[in-house]
Amino acid sequence: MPDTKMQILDAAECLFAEDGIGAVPLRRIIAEGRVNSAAIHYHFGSKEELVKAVFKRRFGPLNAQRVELLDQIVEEAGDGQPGIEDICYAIVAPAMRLGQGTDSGRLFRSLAGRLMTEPRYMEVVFSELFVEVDRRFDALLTRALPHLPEDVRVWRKFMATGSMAFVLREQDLIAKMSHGLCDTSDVEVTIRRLVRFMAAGLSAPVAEAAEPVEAAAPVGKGSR
Amino acid sequence: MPDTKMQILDAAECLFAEDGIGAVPLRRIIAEGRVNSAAIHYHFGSKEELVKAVFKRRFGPLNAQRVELLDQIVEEAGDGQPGIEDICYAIVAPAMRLGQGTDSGRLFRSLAGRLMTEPRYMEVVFSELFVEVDRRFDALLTRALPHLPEDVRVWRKFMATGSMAFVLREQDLIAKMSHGLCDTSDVEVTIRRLVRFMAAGLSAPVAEAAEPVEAAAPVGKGSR
DNA sequence: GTTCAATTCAAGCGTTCGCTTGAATCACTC
DNA sequence: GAGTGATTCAAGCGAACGCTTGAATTGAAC
Repeated sequence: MPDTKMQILDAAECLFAEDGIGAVPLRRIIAEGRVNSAAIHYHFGSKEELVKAVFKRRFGPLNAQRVELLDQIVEEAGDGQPGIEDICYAIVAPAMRLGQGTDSGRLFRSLAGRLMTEPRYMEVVFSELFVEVDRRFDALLTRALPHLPEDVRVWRKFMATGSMAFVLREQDLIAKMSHGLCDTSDVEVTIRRLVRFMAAGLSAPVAEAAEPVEAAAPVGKGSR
Repeated sequence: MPDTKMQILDAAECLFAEDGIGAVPLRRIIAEGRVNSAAIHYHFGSKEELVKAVFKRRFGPLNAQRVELLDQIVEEAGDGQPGIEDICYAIVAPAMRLGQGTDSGRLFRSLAGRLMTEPRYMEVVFSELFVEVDRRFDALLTRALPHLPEDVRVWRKFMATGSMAFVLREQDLIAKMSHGLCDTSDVEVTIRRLVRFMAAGLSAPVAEAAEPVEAAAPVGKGSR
């Protein structure tokens, strides 16, 4: 029965999302998944490989869906430019909708956000799972924002990624710290909010060294 | 000699920033700081309390500086509104400039970003160290963006926080994954980039349920 | 019904974890 | 310089860690 592997992956995914990868010992996965310690090492080899497997199982289909959406956007735009919000939407929506409504989905969204802020694992799976999405995302952004210097565009991509990762991961914290004001249960509204924010940040006017940027040193004492 | 405490804090800060809090055993702090295991428990009581002490040592002065800058902005604006970029600047700049140029500073910026994505510790120190900054930040935003519904404003605050946390923490990842294109060593430029992004996201036009938002469902297949 | 590879099991290996202990050492007062 | 509280020391406790082992169990092929 090959569902021992799935039991392990499900249990690991759930626990990793809740408490963080480093904070979950194999013994908890063993208890949660009702499997034997040896089964984990038999199927995955080590905890490290298990972690990668957890990410790959979800990010494979997720990123395939993103690529599909991005291609669809290009097609629908015809000769015109896809809008920045549409581009962001293709990146954000599949992730936010993962396992929508289910508990495991909510947990994995949190895990997804976690990956983006775990350089150790991000670098490992990036080339395998994210390179294609990033390539298309970057190409569409370049066409949509041709006036942006390359480094500014890449910087902003990272910043947008950061805000998305935060929203994906910290839904519980957001609900709690806003005292319920921010309703994290309405996925579609959250997507719209996030897309709006990211698109505005990405397409902000460029103000480089030439003109005296208002934010350069607006107040006195400053740094050093 | 009270610098045993400082040796412990320095070592812990450095290691936490590099590898994450959960991944650093006390024994590494002991080795790095050349202190005895008992000294840590004598001065701090437990690893948990040590972690809080590490954060408090830096976020106390940092957030005091932010409050000072925010007050200064209000004063300089006189009867007018402080600009959103100025407000963001007061939040971003002190954090980005922490220990500018020094290695320990670079490490702590990474640790600072880490705190914002560690709900477990964030909740513990928030009420003590962040409440005042958040109160003023929120008040200024409310005045600067009076058309924003409260929940939208709070949502965007979280998103802006996420992008800031990402940039603070993942400087190494950003430099590496952009193949050197993003120069993370120029702090002032990074501040300007981040402020521009956050301010644009915060002040994006509101498009609520009334009008058919372009990003609502721009492409076919969609969610479930 | 026997065979055999794939899988699961109970048990425990060696290591490292956070933390404690009781004796030494330090800084200081009188 | 004896006395005293604060601090540091070497040593090690019990528990939990990731992982391994060799025997038992399963399931498909013949």
